[in-house]
Amino acid sequence: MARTVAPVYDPQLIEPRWRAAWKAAGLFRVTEDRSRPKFFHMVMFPYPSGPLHMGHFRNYVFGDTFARYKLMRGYNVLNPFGWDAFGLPAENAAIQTGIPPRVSIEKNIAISKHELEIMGIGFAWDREIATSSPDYYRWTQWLFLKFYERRLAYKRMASVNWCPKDNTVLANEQIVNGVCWRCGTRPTKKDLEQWFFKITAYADRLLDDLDKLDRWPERVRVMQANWIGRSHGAELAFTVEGQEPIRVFTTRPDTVFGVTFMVLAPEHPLVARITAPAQRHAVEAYVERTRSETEIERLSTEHEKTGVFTGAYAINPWNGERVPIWIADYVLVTYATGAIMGVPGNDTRDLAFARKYRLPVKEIVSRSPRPAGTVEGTVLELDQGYAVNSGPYSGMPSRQAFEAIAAEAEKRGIGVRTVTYRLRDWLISRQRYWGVPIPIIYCPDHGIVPVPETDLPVVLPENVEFRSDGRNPLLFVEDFVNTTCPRCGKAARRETDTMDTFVDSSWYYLRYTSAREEREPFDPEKASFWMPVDQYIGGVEHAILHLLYSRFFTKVLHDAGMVAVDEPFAALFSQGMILRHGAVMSKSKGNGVEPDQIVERYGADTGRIYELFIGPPDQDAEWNDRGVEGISKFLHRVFRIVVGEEEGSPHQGQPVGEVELLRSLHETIDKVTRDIEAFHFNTAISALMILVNRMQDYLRGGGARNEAWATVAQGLTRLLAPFAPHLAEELWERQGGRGLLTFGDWPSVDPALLARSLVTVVVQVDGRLRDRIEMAAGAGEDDVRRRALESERVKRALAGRSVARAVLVPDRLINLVSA
RNA sequence: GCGGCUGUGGUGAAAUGGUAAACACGCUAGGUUCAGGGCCUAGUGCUCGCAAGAGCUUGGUGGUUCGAGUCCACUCAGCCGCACCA
Repeated sequence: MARTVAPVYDPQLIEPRWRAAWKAAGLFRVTEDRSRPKFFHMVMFPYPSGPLHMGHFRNYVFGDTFARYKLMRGYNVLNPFGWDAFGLPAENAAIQTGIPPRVSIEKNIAISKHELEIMGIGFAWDREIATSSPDYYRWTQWLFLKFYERRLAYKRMASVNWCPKDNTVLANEQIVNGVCWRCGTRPTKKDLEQWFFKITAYADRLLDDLDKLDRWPERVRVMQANWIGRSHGAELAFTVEGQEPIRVFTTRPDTVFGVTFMVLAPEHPLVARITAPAQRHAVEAYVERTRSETEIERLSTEHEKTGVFTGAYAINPWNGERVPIWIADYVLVTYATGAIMGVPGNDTRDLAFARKYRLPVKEIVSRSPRPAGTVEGTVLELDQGYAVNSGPYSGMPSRQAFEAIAAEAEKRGIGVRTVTYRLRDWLISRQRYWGVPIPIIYCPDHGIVPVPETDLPVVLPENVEFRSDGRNPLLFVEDFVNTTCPRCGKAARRETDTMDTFVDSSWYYLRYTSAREEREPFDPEKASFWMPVDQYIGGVEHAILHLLYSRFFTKVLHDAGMVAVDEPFAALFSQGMILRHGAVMSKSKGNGVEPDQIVERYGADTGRIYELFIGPPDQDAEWNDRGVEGISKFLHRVFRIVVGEEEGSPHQGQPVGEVELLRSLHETIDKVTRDIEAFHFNTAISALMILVNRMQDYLRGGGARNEAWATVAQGLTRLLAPFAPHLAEELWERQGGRGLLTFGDWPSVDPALLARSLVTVVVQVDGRLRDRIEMAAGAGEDDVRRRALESERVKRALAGRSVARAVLVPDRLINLVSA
């Protein structure tokens, strides 16, 4: 390409040229090169929804900057990308427009890819994946079969949230404010046979291993821990006349003497059997009513507790008391045993229920070993109180009573210590078309039969008719549904549900390690070479779902001997969102800024640096068009100063000589390096601005463009490379640099050049700043103190008092404490 | 209710327990073969003062310390997550 000599910084001219150069050089193309340390770097892959906006780009800019930096540090960087290409939006678009999902997805991918390219975001494109490609989803199906073999995939009847308008199940997270997130319809409950992954079998490990993830944001770990929700307690049995006992779960067995009623979930199997004839009508009506409510509604705090007495009584084996059995919708059949013991004396929910239905309240926990005589409604935690009115356990600290009662229950065979989780099994069936077909066949003789591995992939038929009623088009594809049993060859029916798209994204990082592998989902050797992901970057909206599912997958595959690691992501960074006009940037709100606009007007480098400088990377930031202008000016200034337009014009600041200039460079190298490692991109940019200001001061003070200058200019250029890669390459070439800077070395700090001979020491009197003095570096306390006391300002502040003692921070500060 | 995060100039923000407000935006004044824009210079937390200077200042109240935006306790406000999970 012809060399262009631009008198001014012209991004339009220089940027395409360098992108072509990187492409030719194979930026981020890697192999399992053992001569360099590996670094597996990933940004979360997106759903290809069409044009991206600068809000999306923050993620990619951080990632690209970090990956380029690691490359310059000499790492063998695996930096792949792909597309989470299955999902409902493409299917809905197909229903409305008739454009097949594959067509719209491919178009969107092309658009997004172009935008990434013009922003200079580099990836290992030779490893690009799309979850909707048969090359990929056949292995998603294969993994499903592995889970099935290991009894981690199973089918059962489940009461699910069903959107009657869209004709599909909704995951709990897809119900927003009690209605379907898509169409606003109130979902109903429906009993359906659904496929689940048994994530609960891994609950303990998923929770305990969070401790290993010391390079994850605290908030994400906390959210996952809450989601798993492990509770230690006991299951206790209460006898019912003429029936099997009711088993309840409680985290507070020490409060068992305070039971004044029992509550069963309305769906509890015992309800029908124990209900007294007189209450049957009321109970049945109540059960019917709760069935029409969603779990979300039932669990809402504002929802007033309601319930109905069954007419039956249970006996509390601990004190022989006879207590009424109620049913109430605040007890969930899906959690623990679906039944509770009502202890209004130390539980706010039970207290509210007891007050509403005038049930007795007993004090059984007190702040002191003696009863206070009142129950005020504050719950005392296990290590805050003492058991009272509790028979032989009275007076014990609650924790001790917990242990004693649990032990006694086990001895008497009326209870057992146990652990319960809030986490439930992962419902992966979706009554949707645009997803991975679940590789299962239903045979009239053999029931559920997995598709043999050799028959994979079960290809998703693409010539289908989309129905306006939203029913899964697969149901009507005869060729697909009608098949034969792999065991007996008889006519059989294929599963038409597809998998939740979170299954697709639960293993894509492994696929990246050998993206073109044809015999297995990934090459175990390559996977063990690259795993774990050393740095993962993505939005906090995936704090639970995707990140928890991926951890689960990794553990399962670890147990199956397929991967060495049991945690996929060693370090996680969750970036803040970009807002504009006070709202998250989005196409629907019309407040998006598109990369094309930025690239055309200012160049990609300006857009990149602006997104880095806008604020702390982990916090949300407001987009400001003026701020973009500011960055553009900065880059123009960098260009002029390095390329040689800028000359000195006099100013009043401190003169900057060669020594100061070189020191500034090394201070900047030090600062920028530490800032990138810590993901403090905003301060890294400000450090670069400071260096450029110093360079300007040097020239204005008459400094020559000599060898020292060239060293600093080249140093600046290298430091700029991860942030503004196009400009850096251009400057590098104009300075006579060899090869591509992107593949060059990151500069290192020379501690000798950081040293100062003269330092400014701050003088405080009684902790208040009074003066600053110039001292030789390394001056001792006596010298500094003597010089400080010579200061008129210091004398005035002391006002004749003597100095009782002095605190010296070498080369920085002395504090004179007056008598 | 539980948990997490955040409170600093007009704005975005910076600050290993050691000069609060770096860097930038904005603004003011001036310069520029100066329409505008750009570029350059000086200034810009608040109060008093012509100035020199003095005092005040990191949501609030206390505490630890020679010294606190930073650590501790309590408290207020905002944001986020979970939320009748027994």
